[in-house]
Amino acid sequence: MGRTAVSAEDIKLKLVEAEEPDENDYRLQEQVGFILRKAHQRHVSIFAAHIADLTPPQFAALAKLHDVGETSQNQLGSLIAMDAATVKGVIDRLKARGLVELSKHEVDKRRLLVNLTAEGRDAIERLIPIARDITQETLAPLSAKEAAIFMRLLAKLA
Amino acid sequence: MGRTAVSAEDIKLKLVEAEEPDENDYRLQEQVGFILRKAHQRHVSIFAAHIADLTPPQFAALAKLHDVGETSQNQLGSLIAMDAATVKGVIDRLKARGLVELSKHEVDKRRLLVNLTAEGRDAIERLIPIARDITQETLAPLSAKEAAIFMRLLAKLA
DNA sequence: TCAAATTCATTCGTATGCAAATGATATCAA
DNA sequence: TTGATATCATTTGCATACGAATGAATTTGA
Repeated sequence: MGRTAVSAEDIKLKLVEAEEPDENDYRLQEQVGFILRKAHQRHVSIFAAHIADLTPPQFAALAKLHDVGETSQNQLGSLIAMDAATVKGVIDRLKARGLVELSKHEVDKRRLLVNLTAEGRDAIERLIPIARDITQETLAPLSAKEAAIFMRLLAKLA
Repeated sequence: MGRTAVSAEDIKLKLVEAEEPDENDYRLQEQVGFILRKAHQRHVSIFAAHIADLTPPQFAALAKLHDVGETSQNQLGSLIAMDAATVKGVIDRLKARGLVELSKHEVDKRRLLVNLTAEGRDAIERLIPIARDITQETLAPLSAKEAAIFMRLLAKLA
């Protein structure tokens, strides 16, 4: 045989060593779920640095109430992607701080109506400009063009 | 004056009505943080549909231990982006289920070493192929080309 | 019409996720 | 060497997040 015979096995080993996609090789750090979780963590951290006295879900509730006006608790939850149990906790805490007020629906007695208080309205109007900064800072690692593409694809994914 | 005089004010109003970017208009649904949260929620839901008996953080801990072998609890946490308090809870639950085992570091008595048990190793090796499916399904709304672009930009953001 | 199905809200249990405080151990620097 | 720092782990408290169970009220459909 010729010198340094190379078998198919050898070639396969070579490829593996060269970091070919390998069935036995699972890279956690490259999985979309893992990176999505980290990106979300980073955003929450940026949010907290700008708005210390409100969480992103609390802000979302106030912003949506400001947008649509009085709604039921469950309806609000579906608007901001929170299940009933979660939205209840968020609204309870906003109520305890006087930012929203609750009332019973006159016709449908199952429903609990939520509305901004004057204080809640002042707060959200004051915070919205800061929220714009938070969005900017979150997207800062991307160019304007990249950010536009990213937002389009992220929306398709969500 | 000519008929139908148009003032600058009128034009500004027109633009606002035509949905120009308006300073007084904040669209929660278009903010990166809000969509990031929803995309993450969707991924967790897909994960749960495929792997019912493990959460994504628990899976991440097992996958990373499988990758790097025995490490300290804090080190593991930094590898999978979890703070000390969070990783402790995750490891406690994995230990309670017999998937990891803990031991003291012989030299540095502060450290708590974590390692897979045989059962934990079996579990993670069995689950990794399923995790690939989860990644696929999460990215399914995107074409292959879009997914590649998205992953690149998401990584820059995280 | 009225029983079945649905909707709204609440509660419970479990699991992240993080800030802050604490204690034990290790390292650094004067 | 030792006093100041830093690191590792734990604990507490608070805030999402969601499945499942429950009860009240409403809507639907046979």
